[in-house]
Amino acid sequence: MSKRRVTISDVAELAGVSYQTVSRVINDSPNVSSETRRRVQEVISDTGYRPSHIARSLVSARTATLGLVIPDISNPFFSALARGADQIASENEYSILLANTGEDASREQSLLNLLNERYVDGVIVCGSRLDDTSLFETLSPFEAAVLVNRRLEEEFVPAVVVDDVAGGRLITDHLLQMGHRAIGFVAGPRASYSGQQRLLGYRSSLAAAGIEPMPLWVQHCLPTTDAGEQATRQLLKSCPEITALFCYNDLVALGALRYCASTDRMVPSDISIAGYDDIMLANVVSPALTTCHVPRFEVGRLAASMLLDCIEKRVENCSEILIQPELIVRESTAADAVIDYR
Amino acid sequence: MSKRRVTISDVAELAGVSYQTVSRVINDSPNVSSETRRRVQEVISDTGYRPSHIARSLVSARTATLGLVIPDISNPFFSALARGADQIASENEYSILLANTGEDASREQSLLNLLNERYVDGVIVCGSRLDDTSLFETLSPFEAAVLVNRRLEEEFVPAVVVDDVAGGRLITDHLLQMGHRAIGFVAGPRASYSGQQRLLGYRSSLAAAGIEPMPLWVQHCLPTTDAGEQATRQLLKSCPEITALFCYNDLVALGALRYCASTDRMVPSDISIAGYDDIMLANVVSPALTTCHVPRFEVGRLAASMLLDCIEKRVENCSEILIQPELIVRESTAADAVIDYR
DNA sequence: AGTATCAATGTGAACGCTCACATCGATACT
DNA sequence: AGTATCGATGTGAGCGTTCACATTGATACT
Repeated sequence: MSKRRVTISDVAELAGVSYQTVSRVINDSPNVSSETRRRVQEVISDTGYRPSHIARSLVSARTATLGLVIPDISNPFFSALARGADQIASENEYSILLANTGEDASREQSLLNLLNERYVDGVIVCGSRLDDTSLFETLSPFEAAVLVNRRLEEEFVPAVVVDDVAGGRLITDHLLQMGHRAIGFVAGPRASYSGQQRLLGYRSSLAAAGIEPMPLWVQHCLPTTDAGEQATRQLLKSCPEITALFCYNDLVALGALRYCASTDRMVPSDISIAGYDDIMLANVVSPALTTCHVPRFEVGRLAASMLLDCIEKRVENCSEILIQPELIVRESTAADAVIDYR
Repeated sequence: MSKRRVTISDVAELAGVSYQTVSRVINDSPNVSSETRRRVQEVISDTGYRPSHIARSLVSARTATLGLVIPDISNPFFSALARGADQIASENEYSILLANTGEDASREQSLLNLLNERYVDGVIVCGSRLDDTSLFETLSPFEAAVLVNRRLEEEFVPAVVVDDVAGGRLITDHLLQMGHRAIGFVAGPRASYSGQQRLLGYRSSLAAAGIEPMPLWVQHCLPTTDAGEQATRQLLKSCPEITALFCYNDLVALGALRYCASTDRMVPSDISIAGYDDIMLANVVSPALTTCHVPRFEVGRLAASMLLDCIEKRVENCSEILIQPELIVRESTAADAVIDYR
């Protein structure tokens, strides 16, 4: 479409000043006579000149860009998070470079390296599937980084973390309270830190109730509806004693719901199902899903502001924010149908 | 975290060669002795050197970056589209810079200008809310651009467009066939091209059925569930004769469903409701939504490949792709409850 | 009147690369 | 033996900015 780009020198020449003066006008520094400023601005708007972000980045060593690394933008959890992050970013005149890992650890690593080559000023890494060592190493060349739903044990990296141990307990306690004893866990990706935390919460609640959880009750899968459906099938085939299912997230829970529908199990009367995240779908599906509400938009906002704080050194204490999820009881675990064994 | 970045000259010095040779190794050009190559590569991995994308862009005038301009990434329609675009982009070693307009035309314009300053190699603009002239002008400085669900009448810009006139007819014809005569349209944003097209389809179907649509039957709103709920309230208050509702998209339809539930109207027996897009939610809500299926993931993929074709001049005929949506009939417009007037 | 001060402007270098071209030694050809 | 050819490497310039500093002319102070 376009021919050649207008550069700062072109503008300078047309306005009859040095390029430095033009630069001053652009960055509206003081010490430019109003007459000159007017003239330069006129030339700028006449020519449609736009300063090159690239050249500017090269000298300033700042790109005003944040990397956002997530498993999958089409997952409602992450798209809401992305929206929150983008909001804070653009309020601060930063842009966001998107990186979908597709749940693949090596891809995550190479995307991070790419973001590094692109000199992003910082990265937000959500639900990293890398092991601690690789993650820390891959992160170390960055100016700044914030993790979401992931913690590094050895080294410290600022993070926004949902308290998934608490969340796992919330759900499991609720199911126990409803009278269930054999509770399965459709656990999501094995490498998911959140998943591991929820598993901890699940186990701790069961232990507190004096129940020894069978290893077979835990079934890992990708965090999608289809995978959830498959995993539920396997789980219920191998453990027919199960009367309640705690699902990694709402998408997986939807898969569980589907499987139950396809096998004429009634939810919640034959089996109770709980999800996690409280995406819009959870409140709309039938039966409505009991779930753990996670303020994902807010998580995105927090992660981005934290990152900006680190980058602009506004604050020293880039620490860790722990977010408490909230139990939302809906139809999929309703009381009426359950026999109270206690 | 990091200290100083390693540059190409650092590597050159350590390897005892000129920076040009290092450059050759990086871009694996031929004519480098294997011994030198080995030595340089060793220094590279020792120092953790990464070439600066920025510097490279400055000289090559290519950023390997695409801009993606969308109203709202948290809308499932656009997040799926983004995923599709990202997939194609990263297969071709491009990255995606995200730009959420929040349905605001002036913001859209400034985001496009920003992307221009950032020298993206091309932009995908989805559901632009700018008027034809502004849009064309704002787009003209770009190397390449692809529109999604938007067409420019005067000038030609490559585009991927869902045939929303056909879609609008599909839905409206279906509702007519179900016996409805007073069909409201919850029309989405006034500036939405898709909305206008669906409106055309709606009108044309009504006209073909010999029905003069009341202007009051059309109610605009933002494409969200909350806005859809409000708009439905207004619409049904002012036009109590309405027995069926065609909604701009599934989110709006969900709002309509909510409003009906809150006023004890039964769907579909009291009123039928149809959505658009066929997001996952549509098939899961109760009653399940009749809707128009749009392959949004595929739309994203197509838009990105088209854009890459333009950028890399692989093909001259960057034209327009028209995608046919598909009617999906579900419970929300079920037949049983409707009196057949014909 | 002489100089200190300051606003307005200009100049050279640098940011980290790639491009076009130059150089060099070695092999191969007549 | 003299030169054409070619692979391997080096050199200078430039991409479009900003930074640090230099220069200029005018105003204000003693």
